[in-house]
Amino acid sequence: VPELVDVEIVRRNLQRWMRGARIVAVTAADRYILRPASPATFRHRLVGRTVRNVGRRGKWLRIELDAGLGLFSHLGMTGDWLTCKTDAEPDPHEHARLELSRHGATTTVRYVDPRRFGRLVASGEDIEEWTRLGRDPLTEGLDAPWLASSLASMRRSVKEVLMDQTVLAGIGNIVATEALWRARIDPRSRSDALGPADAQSLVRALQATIQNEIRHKGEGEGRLRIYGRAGQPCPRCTRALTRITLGGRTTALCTHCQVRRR
DNA sequence: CTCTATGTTTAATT
DNA sequence: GAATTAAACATAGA
Repeated sequence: VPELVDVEIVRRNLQRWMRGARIVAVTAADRYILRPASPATFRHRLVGRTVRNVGRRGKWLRIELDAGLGLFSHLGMTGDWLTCKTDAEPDPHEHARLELSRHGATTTVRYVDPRRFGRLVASGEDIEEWTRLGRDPLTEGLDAPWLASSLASMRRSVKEVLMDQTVLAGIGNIVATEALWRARIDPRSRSDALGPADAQSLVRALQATIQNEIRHKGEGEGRLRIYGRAGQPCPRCTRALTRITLGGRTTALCTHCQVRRR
C-alpha cells in the first residue's frame, strides 16, 4: 500500500477513526518495527494521549498527539492501517493495535504489515526522516522552474531524482515509471541534461499520473499504462516495452518514444 | 525450485 | 572521493 496516493487514503481513514479520540490501550511487541524498540517504552508514550490530527508528507504519516508527541508511520511495501472490532482475533501480520475512546464510543485500529518493512516511531519531536522530506506533490504542488533547478543541480538519472524523497516526497517506482513514459523522457537521462521544457512536461506528467491514481484508486492495476508491462506493446507506438534496472529498481520504458537527453 | 515485488538503508565494488 | 551496484530486511505469489 505504498505510494503517495495510497498513503493519503490511509491518512484519511485514520483521521476519521482517530481524530479527537484518546488512546486507552496499545498492543505492540515487534522490536523490528517499533521505535523506540522497547515495546514497553513505545506503549507508554502513547497510552493516555489524545489524537489531534493525522498528517502526511510523502509516504510518511504523522499521527499528532497531545503533549507534543507524534506517532510516525511508514508503510514500507505492505503496511496498512485497518479498523476492526475490539474483540477481533489478531491478524497473522498484525504488529500494533490501538484502542481509542471518543465520546464514550470505542474504536480499534491495527497496523498490519506482512513484510515488516514499515516503521512505527513514537517521538516527542519530528524525526529526521520526516523533516528531510522534499516537496509533496499533492499538498504542496509542483512548479516547473523549481523542478528544473532541482534536476539541474543533480547528476543522477532523472528517475532516481524523481524517486529521491528529499526532492519529491511520495514518488515511488510506479508513479516515476508512468510519469516518465507520459513525458516521453528516457528514465536513464541524466537529470542535469533536462531543460525547462522537459521539467514542464514532467510536472504535467506527474500531475496526470497522480490524478489518474486518485481517480482509479482500488481498481487494481488496469490503470497503469507501462508499469509491469515489459514485453507488451507501448500504448503509444505499439513497439515492445523494454525492461531495465535503474538505481536497483525495475523500470519499464519504451526506447522508441522515450528519448534520452544528453 | 526460481524469480519478483508499490521501500529504504547500508555495505561493497567500480 | 564519487558513483554505481549489491545486499539486507520478511513474506507472498506467480
